[in-house]
Amino acid sequence: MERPRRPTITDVAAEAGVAASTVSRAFTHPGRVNQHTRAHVLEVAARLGYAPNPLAQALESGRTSTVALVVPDIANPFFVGFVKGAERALASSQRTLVLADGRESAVAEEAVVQRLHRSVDGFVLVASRLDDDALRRAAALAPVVLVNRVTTGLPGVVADYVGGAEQIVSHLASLGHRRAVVLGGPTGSWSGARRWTGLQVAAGRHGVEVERLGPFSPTFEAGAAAADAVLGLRSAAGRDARPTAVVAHNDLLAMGVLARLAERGASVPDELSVVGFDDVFGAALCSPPLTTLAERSERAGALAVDALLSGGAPVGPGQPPQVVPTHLVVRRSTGPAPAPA
Amino acid sequence: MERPRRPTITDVAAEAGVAASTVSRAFTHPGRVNQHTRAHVLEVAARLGYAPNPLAQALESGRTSTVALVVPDIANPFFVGFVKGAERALASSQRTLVLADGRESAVAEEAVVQRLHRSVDGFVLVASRLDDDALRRAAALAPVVLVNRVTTGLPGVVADYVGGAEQIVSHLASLGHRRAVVLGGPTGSWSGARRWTGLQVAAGRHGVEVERLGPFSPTFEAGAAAADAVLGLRSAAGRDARPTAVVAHNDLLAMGVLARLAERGASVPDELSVVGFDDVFGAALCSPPLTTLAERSERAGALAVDALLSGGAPVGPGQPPQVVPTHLVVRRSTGPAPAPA
DNA sequence: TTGAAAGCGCTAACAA
DNA sequence: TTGTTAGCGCTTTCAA
Repeated sequence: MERPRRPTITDVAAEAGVAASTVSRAFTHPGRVNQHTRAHVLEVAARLGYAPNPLAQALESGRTSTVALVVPDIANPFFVGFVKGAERALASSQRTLVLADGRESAVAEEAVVQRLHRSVDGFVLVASRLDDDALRRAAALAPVVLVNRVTTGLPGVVADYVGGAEQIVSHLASLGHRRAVVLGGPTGSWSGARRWTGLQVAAGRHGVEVERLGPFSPTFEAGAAAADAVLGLRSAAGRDARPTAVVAHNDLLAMGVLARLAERGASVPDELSVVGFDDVFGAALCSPPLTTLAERSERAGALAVDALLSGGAPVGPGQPPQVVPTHLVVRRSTGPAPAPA
Repeated sequence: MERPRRPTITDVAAEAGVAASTVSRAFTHPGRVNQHTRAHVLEVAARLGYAPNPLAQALESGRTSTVALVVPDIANPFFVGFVKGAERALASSQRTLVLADGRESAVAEEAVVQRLHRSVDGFVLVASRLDDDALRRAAALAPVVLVNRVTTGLPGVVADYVGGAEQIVSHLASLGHRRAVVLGGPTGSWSGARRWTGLQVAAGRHGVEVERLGPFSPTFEAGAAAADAVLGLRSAAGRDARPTAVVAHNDLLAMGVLARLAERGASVPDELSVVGFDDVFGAALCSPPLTTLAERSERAGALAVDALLSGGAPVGPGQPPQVVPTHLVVRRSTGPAPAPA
């Protein structure tokens, strides 16, 4: 509990009989110091328990060796992969992760950027809720790398939702599905828009009809309403016009749908196939286990950090985002389309 | 991208025609400045887009308005509650959360503390892997608050595992279970030890026999081996000596057990009841949904941060940790004990 | 109530 | 190769 004053560079200098600048150099520019002096300085420093004060270093250099990661909701399991990947990438270069929660809100997210921009070397904004103008304002304050969001002029890392949508639709088509319902995510969700257009394109290519319901909140709870909407649609449609597959905006919603369908006695996948996005923890454990599009979120987090730190690389207006592949994990929530009988 | 030099306190002072110290006071000691001067200074500051540099403030004061939270594994869903709660508590007082991953390793965790202690106002160590000596070394570097770990002399916040174990055993006993297997967590896990002793005490009180297997890694994957061990025990035991309930060290392990039991055709809860600890995301979604002891982890995270910040409150050697209540969430993985026939 | 000056701990010219 | 000097941006004595 008793915390004595930490030794400073001056203490070490005095004790070692050299100038403070020499001590500084011994630590940060080993080449520019005599081998002997350096060894002696380090020995004295070790004996005194000295270590450079990162705050003072940061004040001088302007660099903090710290990166802020902002996610819409820390508690959402979908985002933990990004956090993990970013932390790994940072820790491996002795840097520090500041984690902030954007509260699913543009206002909160912008406040976070305002508050932190002097204390960090840059931001990784995951699934940012900010509009293009706000993103530009943020980027004027500190370097920004986007994840699963694109705006011209800012570097980014995105999952390949287009390729992923193709995998989903092709999987469903090969099982004989001809009509699918897409449960849309929140309006304004960039990834939601990408997923939807990807699905439309793929559906066109495979001769599958898709209809979109929603928007739905991307939560387990919203699944009940979504499932009811799907069942309503089915009973309103003629026998042979019934959708046989559901593609949900994300896994949480899909799992909520599964739960509700079970409650209402609709069997999955016999009557209805269900697909999600994200492959979150839990997707393999629900009943039936969920077929879903997996995204390499740890890798995306690490790539974003790398992009931020290698900031030298000029990111012109034309720089395309890095694309991280996705892959479909087929589990038991999808099966052959039921005969129209 | 172009980032012009940010205005400093000197710029504002010059522009406002006052001394730098007056600007400083206008921001940090509103009382000690003439109303008029203050208004004028703030107006100029706003016009110039000035905001105090937190790094410089920190260098001066030694306080960083930053707290580090160290968890054994960021990707483990069990820990996200603590992170969320801590972030909330910090953001509400304009402070910053640094998140670090202890890699389930004492060495890595101590390295993290070494690396960060100059840059933060203190540490919240969740389920720390450090031994008592290492904890004391850490506390000598910076204020430390423990979560779900206790050592004399350090403040802490712990879940009420003793009361929780009582709830679990009483629930099982009331369902007629007389023999239970406890699947132990990693050796050296403080919470594991608490859970086990709590279960033993409660078992004694309720006339339930408990046997411990393990240690098992607290992961889904380890569930297979654990389930096999339980089944082996059952077939070795005489008809009336068979355990009818399993209490797993945590939910991940319990879910792994459920998956393996299903694979091997053992029905839950008809043949065997299964209970977990933590109520992680996914526990409600697995099949059957898991009965588990829920812990208010967000609250624990917030309390730990509060304890750290209210550091004034002297924490003598005798200070007991704050206890956060737990509650049993009964789902469908537990049911009446099968008749011994 | 305000200003001048010193200093937080460190780094980076500039000389020597 | 090393020491001296002057800051980084801010806060805080100490006087006025």
